[in-house]
Amino acid sequence: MSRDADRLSIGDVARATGLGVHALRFFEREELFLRPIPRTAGGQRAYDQADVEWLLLCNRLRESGMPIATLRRFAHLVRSGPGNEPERLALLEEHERAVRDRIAGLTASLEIIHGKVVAYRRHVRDGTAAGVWSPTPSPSP
Amino acid sequence: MSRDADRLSIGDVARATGLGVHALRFFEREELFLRPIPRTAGGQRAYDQADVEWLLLCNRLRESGMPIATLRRFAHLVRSGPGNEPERLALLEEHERAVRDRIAGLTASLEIIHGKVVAYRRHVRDGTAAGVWSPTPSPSP
DNA sequence: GTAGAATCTAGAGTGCAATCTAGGTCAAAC
DNA sequence: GTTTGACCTAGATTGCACTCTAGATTCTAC
Repeated sequence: MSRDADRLSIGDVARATGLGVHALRFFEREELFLRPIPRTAGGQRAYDQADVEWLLLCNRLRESGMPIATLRRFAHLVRSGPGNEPERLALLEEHERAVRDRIAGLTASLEIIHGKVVAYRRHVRDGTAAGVWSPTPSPSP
Repeated sequence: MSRDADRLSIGDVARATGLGVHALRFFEREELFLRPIPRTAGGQRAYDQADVEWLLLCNRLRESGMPIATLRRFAHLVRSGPGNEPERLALLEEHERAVRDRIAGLTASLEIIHGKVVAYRRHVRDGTAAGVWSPTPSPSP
């Protein structure tokens, strides 16, 4: 038997996805893969390219704030085959909404922070104190 | 001595800021306030409006991802009075950069997620399967 | 065939940011 | 004056998502 060239070790997948080997084992325990990861005769995990692609999407979902529990629900839906596409769609739409809300919240905070930055720049440049916090009695950071 | 009408209890501040009373005590232990919060004769915390305003800014900074440790550094700078405005500015500029990066990352993820949503909508509407994950052999979520 | 790197399992530990518990003390309304 | 609700401290616990440990096994290169 020849070593299957499409067979990826856990280290290969770690390099390809940026996840650590510990995280990959953790993902498997948490049932986040789309299939049971097969093993070599010696018991080592044998991934393939589709696993990597799924993990890259998982990275996007995780980075954008999807909790592990939701990711697991999505993985389970995909695992259980065709027929539940409306549920998958609902889950993704919900997440898209969450991400848009998060961006809106960050944008609102950003405006406030940028206002402070502008006030401090002015203060540092020419000594006015509007909008920056002085010690007592009434701080205004 | 008459009860100072400007004196706010921990419960008042909790209501005004959305933070819990536990969180407010935690913030104090972590030295996130701009001053030592004074106490009544009986030992209860007596906040004022400036504390509330500071906490509202803290909320913005925390919501936008600033870690407690950084918030503490900022609070310490403000507490130590005038003279370190360039440092405060640098800290805020750094955070502004971090927030912009976070928004950019989320926006990139959002595009991918939205692409999946569009693919699933099409699939659910008229049965094509491009871009959605089928069970085997090569999933494409 | 053997040295060294990579992998295995089960379970413990980490870091952050709260949040809660227990056992009291204080204060406002009746 | 007493009940009731808010508040106090110190420390334990929670939840999430990893991350690491220990000790054994497997794989690769020489």
